[in-house]
Amino acid sequence: MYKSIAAELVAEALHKSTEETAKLIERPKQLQHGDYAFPCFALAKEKRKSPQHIASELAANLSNPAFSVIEAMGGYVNFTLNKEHAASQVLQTIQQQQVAYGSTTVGQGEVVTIDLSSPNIAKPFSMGHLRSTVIGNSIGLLLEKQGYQVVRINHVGDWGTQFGKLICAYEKWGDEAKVRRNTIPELLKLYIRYHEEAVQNEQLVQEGRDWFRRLEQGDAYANKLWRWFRDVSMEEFGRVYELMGVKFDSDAGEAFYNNKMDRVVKELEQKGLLSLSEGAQVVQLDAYNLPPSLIKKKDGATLYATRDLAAAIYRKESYNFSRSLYVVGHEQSLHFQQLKIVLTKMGYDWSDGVTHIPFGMVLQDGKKMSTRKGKLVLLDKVLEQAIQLADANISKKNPSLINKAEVARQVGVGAVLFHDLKQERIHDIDFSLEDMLRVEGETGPYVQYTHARACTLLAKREMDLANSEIDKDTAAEAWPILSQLLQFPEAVTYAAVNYDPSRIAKYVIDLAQVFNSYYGRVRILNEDEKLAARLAIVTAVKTVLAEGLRLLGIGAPKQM
RNA sequence: GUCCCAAUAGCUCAGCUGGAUAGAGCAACAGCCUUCUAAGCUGUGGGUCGGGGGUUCGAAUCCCUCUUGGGACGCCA
Repeated sequence: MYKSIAAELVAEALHKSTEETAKLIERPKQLQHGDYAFPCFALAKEKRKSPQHIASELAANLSNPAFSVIEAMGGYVNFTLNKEHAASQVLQTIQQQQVAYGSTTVGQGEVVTIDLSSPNIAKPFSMGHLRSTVIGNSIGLLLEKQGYQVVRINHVGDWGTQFGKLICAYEKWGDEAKVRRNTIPELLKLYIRYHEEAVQNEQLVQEGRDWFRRLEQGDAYANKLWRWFRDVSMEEFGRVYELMGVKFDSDAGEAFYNNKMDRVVKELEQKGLLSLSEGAQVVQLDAYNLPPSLIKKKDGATLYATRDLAAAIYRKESYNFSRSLYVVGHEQSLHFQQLKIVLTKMGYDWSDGVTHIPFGMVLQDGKKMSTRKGKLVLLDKVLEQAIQLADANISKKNPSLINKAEVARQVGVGAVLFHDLKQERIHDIDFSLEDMLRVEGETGPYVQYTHARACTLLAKREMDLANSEIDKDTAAEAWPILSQLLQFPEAVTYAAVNYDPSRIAKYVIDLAQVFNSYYGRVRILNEDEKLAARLAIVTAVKTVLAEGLRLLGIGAPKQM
């Protein structure tokens, strides 16, 4: 908000638009350079004066009660906020708005669907699906904070030739009792064995395909097995989602679209988009310099492109979204590029809103994890360990804590989720259990701990802060905190617009750091005339930390 | 082979879309708990921003090129 005041001042003086100047205004790295800066270098040519000259001229003509100092320094005009004024402003705003601080209404009346998580039935919940789940969930929370209505869709992988393979393997080597007892690991074993043997045995591949065709044609026995595998898997996934606190509005998976694909194929045909290539039905995309999109295999079975087209159309018809997001690994970039173009070729102008939000893969020893080779790390085991570790820490540090189990869950899960969310979405992550379980430094538990500290202070000294005023000295001493609080709305907007939860993760780390530094330096509960001002700051920090964590899908316990 | 993505401290990563002296965390070392939770704080050391060109008043950031790593490229999703 103060940035725009500075932008307006400069714009007026230069007879330029506020948008133009706002783009140039930056936040100086050095504290001595103030809170905002306007660089004058670009104006030098146009004005035929040195940047230094322009800056000092400009600085001399600018003034506003919001800023205590506006001065020229080496080609910049530096703005220093009136700390007392800004501090009381931001504290008041947070006190009034509470968790709504940073909210906007830009998305009012618009629906956004988010395709997230989408694990595969009969396979364990992998680390890759963790990324999709937590990133997608956080993006949903961020968009809700911007006023959008968000529909979270778990596009469960419950269909495809893999089930033909699985049924084939179960028929050959499966043991019903064993599978009943320990479903997912047993099914995984069968799946792995199938792939091991298929390398030697061409016939097995054909049998797998045949089973899938029978499944797709409605064969009763195949469907019974499929339903069984699906139900048990969903139950198991449900436990993981509950641990993580993720909820969906729809779990219409791939099978859901089985009866919705004919229509799409016919439509493609009618619009003259289909052509025959090597026995398969495809949409040629040569004009876009892309490989063709495969709609039907030569044996007539459908493919994921067919299903995703049907799903996209169904979602538009059901939810009338303005945007439809897919939080899926970057290895599927080509597929989503093709999907969007085929929708456009079909004449759907809403395809503009169809957006792939890619993320990096979870690698092991620098390589892709493979289900088929059984090389993968299971999420529930990781969460379990994280929770145990949190529990052990509580027993050591705060043994009298009342709701220990719930706090251990929040902290353990918080560590795992935060580790994933804090780094750039697109970067690959080399799997490291050690890093995920870390609780010191730039971690979820560190932020949670800071929040708990603030809560404890407030519990120890209750006070009515409604009319508390902040004095100049307190504002100056706590300035790094106040300045950071001031930036929360910007961080939220940036994160929402760029689908980038890591921005919020970095923000809460920074806020926690400046607060902890203050905590180590200043005795907050000292009974003096400035106590109310300090408590007002602590309250604001508590509110914003909790809200930041919430936007990441992470809990903020009051004690830990 | 073609296309996409990445490369910053010993390790893991930031760097606010081109600005002032490139910053954190971990690890190492030195300190701080008889008063608000040490899952914390303070300090020290650590850099050819992968290499080379270019654009610009100004480049870790934009463009070209090379190197290295990862991914995708028709019947898996």
